[in-house]
Amino acid sequence: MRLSTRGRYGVRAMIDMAVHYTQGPSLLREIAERLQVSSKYLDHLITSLKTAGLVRNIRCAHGGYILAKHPKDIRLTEIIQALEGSIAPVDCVDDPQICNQADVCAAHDLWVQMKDSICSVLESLTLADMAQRQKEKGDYNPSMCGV
Amino acid sequence: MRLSTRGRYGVRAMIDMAVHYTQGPSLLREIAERLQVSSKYLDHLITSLKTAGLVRNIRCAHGGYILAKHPKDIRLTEIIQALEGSIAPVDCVDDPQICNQADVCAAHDLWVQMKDSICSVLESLTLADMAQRQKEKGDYNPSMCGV
DNA sequence: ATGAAAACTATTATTTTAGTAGAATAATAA
DNA sequence: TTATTATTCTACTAAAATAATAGTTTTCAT
Repeated sequence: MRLSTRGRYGVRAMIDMAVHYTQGPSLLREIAERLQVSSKYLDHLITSLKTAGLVRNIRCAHGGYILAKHPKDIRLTEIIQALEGSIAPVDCVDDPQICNQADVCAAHDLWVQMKDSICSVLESLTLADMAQRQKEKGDYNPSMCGV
Repeated sequence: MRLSTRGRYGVRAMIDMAVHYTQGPSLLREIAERLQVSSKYLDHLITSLKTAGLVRNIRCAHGGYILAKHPKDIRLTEIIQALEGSIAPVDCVDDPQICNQADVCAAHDLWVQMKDSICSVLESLTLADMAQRQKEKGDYNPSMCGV
């Protein structure tokens, strides 16, 4: 049940963009620098976020990335979904037809419960909440973050 | 956030043993057969379950495996933990010291919330609950299960 | 026009996952 | 006691996913 670096870096990047939302777009390079992450790798992740309509870009000299919507209108569910594909721990949750025993399988119910519990957390939080939390916590220095 | 086959097969095996609890030990081969899973692979998983003290074995002709405790005394948390190592989506949840910014990181709080929500589901369920669910659902034919 | 940035495409090393194979060991029952 | 049948242990491996890197192409504000 681990989140891959896609999910981790991606969420951190989105929080970073939410924190800097009022200051206009950030260069990919700047975001990667603040996160202490390879900008070439973040390039891939931000493409997924763009495809999902969560970030906008300005593609030219002095361009960069900015959230496509106000932080309060972006829920964590959308972010994780864009990056990891699905929140379900097992495929049969999203698509019960792949297993013709799903309706008589006790384990299936458990997988559904697990997904629902995670979803309810992610659905209850917006990027605005995350940005505020981050600001309350004060001087976060991401360049010293090891994860 | 996918559960690997370790978690999936292992939980299904434990439910299977809970359903057959009153009938005494089952052969590894029988469990694997009912789950439609490689018995050689299940061998590895059941070793983890044994190490965690969740199953007992009888090692001889007509031996087999049986739950080490009554199904009502085994929570799903223990099973997933034995099989997957940890329930935390990110390492810094279980061990905040690996990241010296964990206490000022908004993402960290999110990872904690995610873990807690899954844990509360798994902690609220016992194998007895799962076995009963399975019995209520009726004639489950695991040999037709594709997941 | 041009320069700085995003965007795209391809490749790769590493790690994890999911399994297989076979020999060693244990305990019961004949 | 010995044969039988099962678990247990150790080693190996193929395939997939992960986590990047590299280089080229496209875009557009200035």
